[in-house]
Amino acid sequence: MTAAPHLETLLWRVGLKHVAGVDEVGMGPLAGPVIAAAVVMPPGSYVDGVADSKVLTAAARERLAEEIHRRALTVGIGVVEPEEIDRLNIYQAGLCALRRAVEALAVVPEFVLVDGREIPGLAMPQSAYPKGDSFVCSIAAASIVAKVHRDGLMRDLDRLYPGYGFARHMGYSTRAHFAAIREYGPSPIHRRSFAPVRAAVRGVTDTQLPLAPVTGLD
DNA sequence: CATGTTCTCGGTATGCATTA
DNA sequence: TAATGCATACCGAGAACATG
Repeated sequence: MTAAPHLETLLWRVGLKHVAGVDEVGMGPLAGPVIAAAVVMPPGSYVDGVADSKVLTAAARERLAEEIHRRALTVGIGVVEPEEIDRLNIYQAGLCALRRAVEALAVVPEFVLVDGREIPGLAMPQSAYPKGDSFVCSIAAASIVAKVHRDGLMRDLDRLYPGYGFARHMGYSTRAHFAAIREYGPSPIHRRSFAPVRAAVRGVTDTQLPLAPVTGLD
């Protein structure tokens, strides 16, 4: 990765001292929270090896997350719980998590670099970059911190709600996960607004899923 | 044999163009 | 005008295969 002219370098060069990179994880799974992280690095500081969390192995992510935490000026975490996801919808929940991560920072950043789309209602200027986690260092760092944080949380939730395999699939849709939902029903951390979870509640198999979204169940 | 890479699969929301 | 299709955006696991 590492884009040639670092965006952060340009911002630091014009005198900004607190530039935050923000990214969220956990949009896709059927269970568990959406987690966002915001990272503010000291001007001029880059962590070697930081890249899009998706292209890193779990071991590399753990190591890098530790180093990012050690070297960052401040790190903020934003959490949106499953019941909020059901209430807001997953798209708004992602934005909400991003906003909370920025608000959780120990300093108010002068500029925010965000993955994907802009965060409505943010107090400071921002730029959004689709696929930003693969070429903006601060966003990549945030993606690593968020991913490691969520994986740890899902392992904890696996102990709280054993049998679903959360520690393995992190709440994502796998055959084993579908089978567990059908067998045990949804747990308190399942997103009941998501189609496969609704289907399990209604007692139908995933081959009988309705073609159109079912409404009026919340 | 352990690790890394690629491909296919799974989830939902938005916005715009097209169609009935 | 309202409904629909499609490309865009985001998230990731798991299997198969390649490599050292």
